[in-house]
Formats: sequence, structure tokens, C-alpha cells
Amino acid sequence: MRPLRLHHVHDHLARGLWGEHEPSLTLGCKRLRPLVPKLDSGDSGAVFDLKSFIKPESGPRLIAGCTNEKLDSAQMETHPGGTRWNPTQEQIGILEMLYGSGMRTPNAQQIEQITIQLRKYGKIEGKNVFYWFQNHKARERQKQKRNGLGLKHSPRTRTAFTTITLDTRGGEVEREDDSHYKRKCRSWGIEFFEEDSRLYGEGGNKTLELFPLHPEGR
Amino acid sequence: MRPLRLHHVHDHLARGLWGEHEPSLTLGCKRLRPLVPKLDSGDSGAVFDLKSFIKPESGPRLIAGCTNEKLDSAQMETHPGGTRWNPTQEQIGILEMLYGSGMRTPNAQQIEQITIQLRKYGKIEGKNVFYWFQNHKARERQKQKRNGLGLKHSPRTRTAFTTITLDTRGGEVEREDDSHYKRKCRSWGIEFFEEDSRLYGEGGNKTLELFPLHPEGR
DNA sequence: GCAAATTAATGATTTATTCAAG
DNA sequence: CTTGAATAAATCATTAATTTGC
Repeated sequence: MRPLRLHHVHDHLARGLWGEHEPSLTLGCKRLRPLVPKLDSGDSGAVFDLKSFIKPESGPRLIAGCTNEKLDSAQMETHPGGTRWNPTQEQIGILEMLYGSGMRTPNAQQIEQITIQLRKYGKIEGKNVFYWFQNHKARERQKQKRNGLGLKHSPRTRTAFTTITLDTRGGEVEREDDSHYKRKCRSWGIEFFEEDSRLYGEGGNKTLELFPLHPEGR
Repeated sequence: MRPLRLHHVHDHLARGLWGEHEPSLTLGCKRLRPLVPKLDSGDSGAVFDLKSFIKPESGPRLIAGCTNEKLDSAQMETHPGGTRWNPTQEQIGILEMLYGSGMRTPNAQQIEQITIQLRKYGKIEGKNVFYWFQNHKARERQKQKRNGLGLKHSPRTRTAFTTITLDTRGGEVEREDDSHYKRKCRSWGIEFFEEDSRLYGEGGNKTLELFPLHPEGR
């Protein structure tokens, strides 16, 4: 089945370094090519050139140790660009409010809007919003699994108006048996992008693509 | 302990309604005792206005039952023909070749490049490439788990050189015990986008954001 | 009081599962 | 049945909160 003809064996070497950071330690990975080679390749014969994919990926990690010198001082201003999102109280508050009102998996548009709003309070990107919902949902769920166990559906007291949930399914309690609820199939846009894909020229495609945004929920 | 974020309680009010009445609730979660000079917290002037979130979002979702009439037509312009990606033989061949040569989780740049190449052979988007690798990897793994089971590491004779694994893990055999290999922490860009985010204006941000693409180990 | 060491939270990725188109 | 698409679960990694020794 698999063509598999060329048994490239540079497995291991092909992945450690793909670094455009001109990793000083080019372990054998020869020249790393121009890095923006794609342009040409035209559409002529369109011979697929495996080599052209071999690109760096982000230098070696140097996990521990690190002897972090400086590490603060002049850079804390606006997340120089390498750190992770550090939400402000306002941002968290808003997100929790949204979550509290039932939102669980915002779609692309919603995420974009939320992001724009939250940006008033600090640096933030769409993916942060997305991840926040993912994580918050998951962690609420597991928290409830730990604690819950008994108070699944408020045994008594006031169940009179319990089912406020309409169809929102977001009430606030994620039932266990809900784990395989009917997929909404709503989709959020997700895009793979890279630093200057524009440079690679690709017709008026705007360099970004959008999830199909599934026409209908079925 | 943690500050314990304010627990807003208007849970049930919605989610179904993004697009209906505008609650206009503004959350003033501003006090909360800094507790630690958050040093950023933006300019904190802005009042959060829920109204600005309320937008149609391509119409109500009609989750269940839903009697979905139309709800597409006018917006399908992006992918007229089909719902999901239908790879051509060439595309598959190339992808398998890449997979065969060790690629498993291409990053944003790689995905972008691959997509551009594969586009010569047919319609394709970055996410398709991404998903293909995800699925192919997962399914190769489970296929091997089914078949394997006995021939894990050629039981017989001398396993003298068994640990060829270095750190590559890309060979082509995904060992079971490899499941918790050291994460490479490579990152691929992912972007949330929506139809005309440009219109919402956001100062030179190009409407798209990029994963930090971790600058460098530290 | 303060800064290194520890711990608790949680942001970010990857893997496993599931759904459903074809 | 195969496999593209999507979500949930598991995991890694980094930051803040807290503790501890001085």
C-alpha cells in the first residue's frame, strides 16, 4: 500500500532542527536551505520535492538549568512575545460570566468578538479564549466529578424550575451522561499559519482559511 | 489559596440567545483587591459591555429539532462543492511519503508549505493537512496495536540493539511505551478567525495572530 | 522582610475517542 | 468500512501564590 519507496532514514535528524534560529548546533543537518524556497517550484512539472519541506522547527529546548539571567526588567511590559497569556481579572471575570451564562464552545466568530472585547483589558489572542474555554470546561467537569458524585441533580428542595436549561445544555452542570451528547458540529475556525506565509505568495487567499462553519447543525 | 474569582450567577440566562435581547449588564469586577500588582491589567478604563457581544453569529443554531430551513446558501461561497476534503492520489502519496520519512506533527510553517504544495493537485486547506497527520498517526498506532501485540520488538534472539530509539521517536514504529515521550513543545500556529474580522478594526494586527512559536528554549 | 524553594493553578499541546460523510 | 472532522481527556510546562530559611 504505502509507496514507501524512498526509505529516508534521516528520521531523527529530520526533526530536531528545523530551526530558523540558525541553531548554532546544526547537528549534521547541512545547510538548512534558504528557508523561503517554495516560491519557485512553480506549477510546472510539480515534482514534489521532499527536501523542500525539511525545514527547521524551533531550536533545541534546553529544558532545565537555564540560568535565567535578566528574565524580567525591561520586558515585562507587554509579553515580549514568548510567554503565555496571563489573564487580567477583568478578562477572567468576563470569561467566567460568559461561561456562567452557558457558553462552552464558542465558534470562530464568537471567539473573535470575545477576543476583541477582552483586548481592552490586556493583551490577548483568539487562541487564548479558545483554550480558556477548553480548559475551564474540562476542569469544571473534573472538579465536579470529584466533588459531585452525590449532588448530581439537586435531590430535592427546589427542583421546581430546575430545567432552565431549555436546549442550551449549558445550564451549569455538565451531566455525566451528557458526555456523548449530540455533537453540535459547530465549528470554530482554526487556522494554520506561519510567520510570513504572505511571502510565499498564494493568490488572493489572504493566507488564512476558515473552517467550513458547518452549514447546519443536524 | 487563589483569590477565587467572583462567581457570577446569571447562569441560565443564555447562550441560546446571543442575538436577542441585550441584557446590558456590565460587570464591574474591578475591585477584587489587586493582591499583587498585576502590573498590566491594561488601561482598565473600558467598561465591559455585554451588548457588544450579542451578535447573530450567523443566525441561531437551532440545535436540536431545529427544522433548519435554508441557513446556508448565502454564505457557502467558500466551498461550493463539497463538505469535506477529498484527497487526491497524489496528495495522499505525498503525505504518506512525508509520514514515511518521519514527519508526525508538522508545525504551522510546515503545514503551510505542505498545503501549498498539495494544492497543486487539488483543493486543500491547512487544516486538512493537520488532520491528516493527526488521524494517520493515531490510526497507524492503533493498527499496530491490533496487529502487533506479539511482534512488538522481534521477541526472538538478541535484542542487543533494541534501543535504537535515541530520541527520535519518528522512526516509523511508535512503540507503546513511547506514549509519554519527552514533549518537544513545538508549536504550530493556530488562529481563530471569522469572516470579516478586518472590519472590526484592530490596528495593524493583520487580523491574525500567531502562536508564540516559542522563541527559543531557555 | 526578602528571595530561593515548593506548591497550586492553569495556559498550551498532544493523544484518544467519537461522530458521521462517502 | 474507511477516514475526514471535531471534541474530550491526558499531559506537559510556566507562572503565581505560598512557604521556608535566613
